[in-house]
Amino acid sequence: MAEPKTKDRLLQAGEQLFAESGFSGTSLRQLTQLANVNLAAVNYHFGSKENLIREVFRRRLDGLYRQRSEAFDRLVAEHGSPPPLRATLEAFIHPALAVGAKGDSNGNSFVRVLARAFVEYREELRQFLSENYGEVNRRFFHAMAAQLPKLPADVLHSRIDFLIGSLTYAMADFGSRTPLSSEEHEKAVAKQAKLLVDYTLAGLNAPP
Amino acid sequence: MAEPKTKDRLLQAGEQLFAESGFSGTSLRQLTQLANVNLAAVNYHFGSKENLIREVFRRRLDGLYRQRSEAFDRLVAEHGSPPPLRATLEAFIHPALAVGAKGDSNGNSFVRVLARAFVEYREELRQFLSENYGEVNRRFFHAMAAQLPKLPADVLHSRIDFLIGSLTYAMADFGSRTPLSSEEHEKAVAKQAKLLVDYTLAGLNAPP
DNA sequence: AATTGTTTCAAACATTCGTTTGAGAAATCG
DNA sequence: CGATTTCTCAAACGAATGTTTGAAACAATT
Repeated sequence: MAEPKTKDRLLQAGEQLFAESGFSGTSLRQLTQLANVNLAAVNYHFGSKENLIREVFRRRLDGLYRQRSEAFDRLVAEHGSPPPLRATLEAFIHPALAVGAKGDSNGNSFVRVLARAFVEYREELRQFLSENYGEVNRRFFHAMAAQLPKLPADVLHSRIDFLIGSLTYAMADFGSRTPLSSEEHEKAVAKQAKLLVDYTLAGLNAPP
Repeated sequence: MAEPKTKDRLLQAGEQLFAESGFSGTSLRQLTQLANVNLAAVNYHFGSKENLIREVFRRRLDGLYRQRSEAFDRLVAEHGSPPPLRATLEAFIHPALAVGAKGDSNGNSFVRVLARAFVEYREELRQFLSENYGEVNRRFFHAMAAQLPKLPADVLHSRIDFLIGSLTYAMADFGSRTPLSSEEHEKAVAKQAKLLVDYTLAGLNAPP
């Protein structure tokens, strides 16, 4: 039966409204009205509002982490393990900034949803992220640690937190811009990624 | 008649619950129960929930920006204008991480409230921040720009955004730790501030 | 002590929330 | 085609939301 259109409409409306008003700030009545769908459709297709939120995440994060993982594999194949630090940062940062660029229109509001989620810090969400994408993150972390052998582990940890923070903020800022054409967007992503990579590379290499 | 106790109880309970569950995720019944105060007290003392939220911000941000401003003035008096970049970063970062340290107990949950507010990105809040504290921010920006004459303005702008992001993230993370004694807290703040200053200083000085 | 003004309190207000229901329409399949 | 599953819809559910009310308790002033 393929994917019924209603389910995707709900996910897309969810992305948009969660980005604008937050999770508890968005009502299912707003959401279903924007999606042009009956109110009961949320509970029919997803079981609950909570599950809808989770699916909004899964849909995008699966793609993001697949891209990160594939980019990392390519680096190892090309440069050996661990790959150079700059390339590793690029493989981590670029897919994140590009996540909203795809085909669909308002995909880039997802980055603001993600930024929200980081701050909301719900334990259940942390667990979901750790279970599903923790392994990929761990590979990046070890590759960076191996290229920074003189850096104490706790300092590296803090600096990666700083990276996450600036990346999240850059994503949110990026997602709130007026949408561009596909080519323009790709260029803007590449430019922003380079800015953040330069900055982060210097920060990671700073004397401790 | 001085400050009635009820008003402060509400502000404190607001900080704590807004940090944990967000603004729309916190109900006035939870809040007044935690404050040991009648439900109607919120509307009596603040007029509305929205006004209570605004007051929670004002109470802390006034202090934060006063500290930033005074620290900056001290730098100019000591080093002349513009002050050295490292000292300028310290004057910007340290008060933010320390904002919760003062006398009262759960003050450090405000840093999480602030992190939330940055993400929520409500236009009304942006305007409030810009009107009340924009001038201080501008002084810091110009001091940094003067110390980085070779850096293009748009690159500097991006890098300051990265700083805001990592600072926000560090604040949120910091605020979620279990509270420490006053001395321990001060030490932890100083340590975290040094980590972020080192990192940011290197990032700002990176080749563009 | 009497009279103000200020603050608290329990109760109720009208809305809105997420979710459930049961009947009906649409689509799928033998 | 008929039979069966899948989906939509309007309506209603109980619970929770922010806010208002009017009387009681308290404080301050004359």
